[in-house]
Amino acid sequence: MENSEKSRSNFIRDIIDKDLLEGKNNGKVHTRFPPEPNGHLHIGHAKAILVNYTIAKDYNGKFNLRFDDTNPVKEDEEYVNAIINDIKWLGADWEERLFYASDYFEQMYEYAIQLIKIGKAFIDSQSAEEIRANRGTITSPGIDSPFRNRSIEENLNLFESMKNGEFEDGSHVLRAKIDMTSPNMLMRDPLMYRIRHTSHHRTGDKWCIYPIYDWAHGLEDSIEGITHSLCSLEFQAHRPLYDWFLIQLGIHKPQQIEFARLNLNYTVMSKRKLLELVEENYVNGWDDPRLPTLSGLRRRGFTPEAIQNFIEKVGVAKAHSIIDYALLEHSIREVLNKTAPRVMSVLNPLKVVITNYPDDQVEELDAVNNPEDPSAGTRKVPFSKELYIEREDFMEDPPKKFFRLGPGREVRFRYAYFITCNEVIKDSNGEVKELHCTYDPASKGGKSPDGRKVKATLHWLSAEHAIDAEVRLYDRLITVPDTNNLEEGKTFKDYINPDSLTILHNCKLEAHLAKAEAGFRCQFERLGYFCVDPDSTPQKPVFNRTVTLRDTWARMQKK
RNA sequence: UGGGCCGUCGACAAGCGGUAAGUCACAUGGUUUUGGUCCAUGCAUUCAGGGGUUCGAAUCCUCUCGGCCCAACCA
Repeated sequence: MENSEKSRSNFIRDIIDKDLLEGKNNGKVHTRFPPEPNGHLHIGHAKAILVNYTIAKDYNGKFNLRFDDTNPVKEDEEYVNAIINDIKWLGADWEERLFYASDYFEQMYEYAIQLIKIGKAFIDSQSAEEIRANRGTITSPGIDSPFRNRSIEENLNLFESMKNGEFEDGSHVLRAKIDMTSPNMLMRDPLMYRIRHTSHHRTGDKWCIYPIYDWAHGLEDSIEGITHSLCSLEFQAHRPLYDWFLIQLGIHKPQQIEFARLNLNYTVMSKRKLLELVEENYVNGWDDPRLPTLSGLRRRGFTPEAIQNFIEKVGVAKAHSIIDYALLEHSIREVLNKTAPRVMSVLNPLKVVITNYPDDQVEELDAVNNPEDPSAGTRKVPFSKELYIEREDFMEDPPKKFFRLGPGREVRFRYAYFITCNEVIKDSNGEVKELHCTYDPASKGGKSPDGRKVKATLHWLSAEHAIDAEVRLYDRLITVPDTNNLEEGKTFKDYINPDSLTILHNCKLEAHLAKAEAGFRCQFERLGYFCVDPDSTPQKPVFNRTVTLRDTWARMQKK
């Protein structure tokens, strides 16, 4: 990340620049990412993480990771570990500052007592239904709770009893005393604590009252000395309340700034939809390479750098937006083009016999490992009489723009020879079974000593030297750009792409790839970028296609 | 509908009163032993729309239109 181009200006940086100029926060910048451990992280979270992290880093500030674990009924340790793992991989560094909201439960409780003592909070004993009914609506004011004027003494006693487990779930709540007629619904005596006789993944059964987001979040930020609390747009309406609590308490008040969350087209990003895909087995787990989860993208072959660059390109603003998936693809191609070693691999093999090549001869030919990186060197690739080429690289009756192999045509076999197709052998079904070709010995290495040109260069593999592999091809998960905007009566599940996963079983690879370990990334020349899946073994290699190469031929065919 | 926020190229997004950056996508041409990469060129006379202020407006004022968020004891 150190070498990434300097960050773009955005409205948050403008605010911070101004704050620094005015000497606010003693010139410090301190941000945080506060996930609730109730699900897995996806590319949208990567934006929140990276916006907070890179701003802290660029201003020589600090970045905290804090689990907002205030609701034990939804949270689990399993998620904590997965989230930590994903953020580490992404490259955001919280150093030693890993916190939990539950670490502050005692302090939050004390603050609540303080608020009761200044008459700004009370115990409400209405039912949830009554509270809802009395909150009013968006256009009509709410009405005060009948319990709103309990004495401070009574509130204090009740609150302590709540804490001590003397009441059942739902029988009482602690509420802030603000204004039931506020046009901002969140200011109509918001709830601060509810009773939940549920054990918490960290505090066990120590507590049976748990703080609610609006009460807890500002306190968490304040306690940690956060200066800029960067969050998504839907919290805009919460900001007055965030401020109100901290002002009443007279404690450090971070500045909450909201920005638009990331949306990607042709996929789903909501917790609910992702969960449905996983639980109903539309995909194979949270790390399915088709999912936009961080674990899925990782398994798909994305690098942290690619995601960082992607987020940087996306920018930070307040307008709702849906980013084109092509930008994500561009981001990973950009990284892999520079770094991925090239290799020849045949996904859909077609046998080629070089009829004028000596029967038992094998030549070791030099192949460049990465044309973008001379230091990657070269390797030897065996060439022999029987080869495989890609089925798609031959057409018996080629259209005008098809440059590849056809009857009577000459092409270059990369790093090898000029090859001419003389005969097409078919099976009883009329299916092309193999090609009989001749080679030009003078063109060794793929050079053209007489200046003769060919229009195509194909990849190939020596039949006896190649190894078998399984290759998994991925396509977009959803066939429509935006699942939040569907035809009447349809759900996103009606638009799941049935061809989002294609498993190829008879693929051929260069032999040295048997040793590649899970996570190894390379380019299959002319096909795309691929990586070794965790399912892979030396006996049965499994590769995932991360992304295809840009393919102008495929685009022409579509027209 | 009360309140809050937002509307600049197909998708993002700079711009902060001095005459529309950049990226992706797309198109065309060049280079090329990957139909990849790379290079070059093109792609908003106009900023949701109207009115106003100004020598000058995407930027300021105003009205209209459109979108999103808020009525969980979720975060």
